[in-house]
Amino acid sequence: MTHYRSAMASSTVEDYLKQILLLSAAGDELVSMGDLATALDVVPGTATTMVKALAAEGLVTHRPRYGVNLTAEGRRVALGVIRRHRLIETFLVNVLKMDWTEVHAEAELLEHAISDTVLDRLDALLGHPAADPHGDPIPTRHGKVDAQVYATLATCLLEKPLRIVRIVDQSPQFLEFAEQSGLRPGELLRVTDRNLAAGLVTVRKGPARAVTLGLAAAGHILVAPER
Amino acid sequence: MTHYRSAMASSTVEDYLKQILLLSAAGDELVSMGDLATALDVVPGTATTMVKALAAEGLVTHRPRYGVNLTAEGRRVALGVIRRHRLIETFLVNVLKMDWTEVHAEAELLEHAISDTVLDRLDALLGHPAADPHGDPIPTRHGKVDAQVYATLATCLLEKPLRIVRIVDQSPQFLEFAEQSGLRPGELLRVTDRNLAAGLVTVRKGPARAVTLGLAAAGHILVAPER
DNA sequence: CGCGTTATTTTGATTAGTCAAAATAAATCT
DNA sequence: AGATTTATTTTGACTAATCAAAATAACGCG
Repeated sequence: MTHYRSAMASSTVEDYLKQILLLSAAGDELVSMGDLATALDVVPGTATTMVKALAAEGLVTHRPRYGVNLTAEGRRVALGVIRRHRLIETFLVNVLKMDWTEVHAEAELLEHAISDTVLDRLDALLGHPAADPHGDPIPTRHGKVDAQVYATLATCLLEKPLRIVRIVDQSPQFLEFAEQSGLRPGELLRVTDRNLAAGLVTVRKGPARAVTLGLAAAGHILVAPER
Repeated sequence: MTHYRSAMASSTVEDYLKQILLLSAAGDELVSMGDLATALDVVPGTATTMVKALAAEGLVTHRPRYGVNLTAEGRRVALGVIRRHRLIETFLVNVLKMDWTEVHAEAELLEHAISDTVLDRLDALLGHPAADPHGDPIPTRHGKVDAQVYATLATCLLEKPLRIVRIVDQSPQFLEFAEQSGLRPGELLRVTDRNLAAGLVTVRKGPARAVTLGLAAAGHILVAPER
């Protein structure tokens, strides 16, 4: 009866498409069934079955035994889901004052239930934000994303002033750690030392106490040069 | 994995329980399978099957061939759903400034996806409202409802000043009509004429123009004596 | 190249929720 | 009371999404 979004995809379908987009790193590399299954917390056989169905609907292209990626239509749907997810997260943090380390799971739930009408109101209420509280870009209603390539704490220049633009890890543990260490989007800092042999990166905020983190973790924190 | 609400009921189960509560008029009369099936837009056989399953879970008591009503546990769940529904409606109207004639369907979608955490924040943001924009009471977190029995425009005294407390019809057409006629919750008026033979009721706001409506419609507008 | 490891696909079963249509019980009306 | 109407229940079948486990294909290494 109610046709909120054109050609209503089930929330399962939406999750598959979203995850394929996120795993292909907004690029066009094939996503393996194993990775997809892990991300969606199903067994690989389930992913295969579902992907074949999605391919039959023209939402993905499947190269059996190699992987899957999105068609233009699949990408359109996936971007819609991501837009909803990120606007909801922004709302939860900016309006409901929830902790930015806990909103991901909440948004995961709501992203499939919110209508375009409500979403547009929310978007307006929030002032049409370009990024969510994690610093992830919010696609527009028409599926455009600010494609910008950032350095990470693992790759950037030493001693240069940097601003954190984004944390690309959604796990509560990691976000909790980042929060505790003052590594939030918007914060100003510099990398004072990077020991690739030991896999350690040391960062400093102004003259204050240093924080040391592993190379892998450092790679999840995107930064832009400042001043 | 995520256990938002204790003993997570599927949204189908939630809908059945909610509808049983609403159809039994918050009372304890048995709800017929026919009425339940109509309300949920399924065929009667489906309702029977589902009700048997709910009975097996201890959420309802089913007297085969006669009807169904809620157990204490089923009622608890149903009141939770209704609380979520009405708080969401209130949010959509008061914060997102949506039209009160269109929020019902939206809330229907969101009520199954919102977590208790988010709901509590919403509740606080809205100032712990006692009723939604239709005037329907919002159950507390602990399942208490302001049980108050109101007169309707079909039953109240003539010429007495009245305040509209609630509209008990969710159909957009009816709400649209009520809106157009200035029959919103909170409005002050009096019934100047009631012709039971013709099935007509005439109401007047102050000395202004009269509005005439059918007896059935009048029965859907709850009022309380004023001054 | 051939053999073992690893990832993917297939197959067969399961669960929740649904419908269509036949069977049955209750209510109603002479 | 008996016959007919009406509501409810049962039966069998279907769809979406899933898992377990067997079958198959690709990869990598000596």
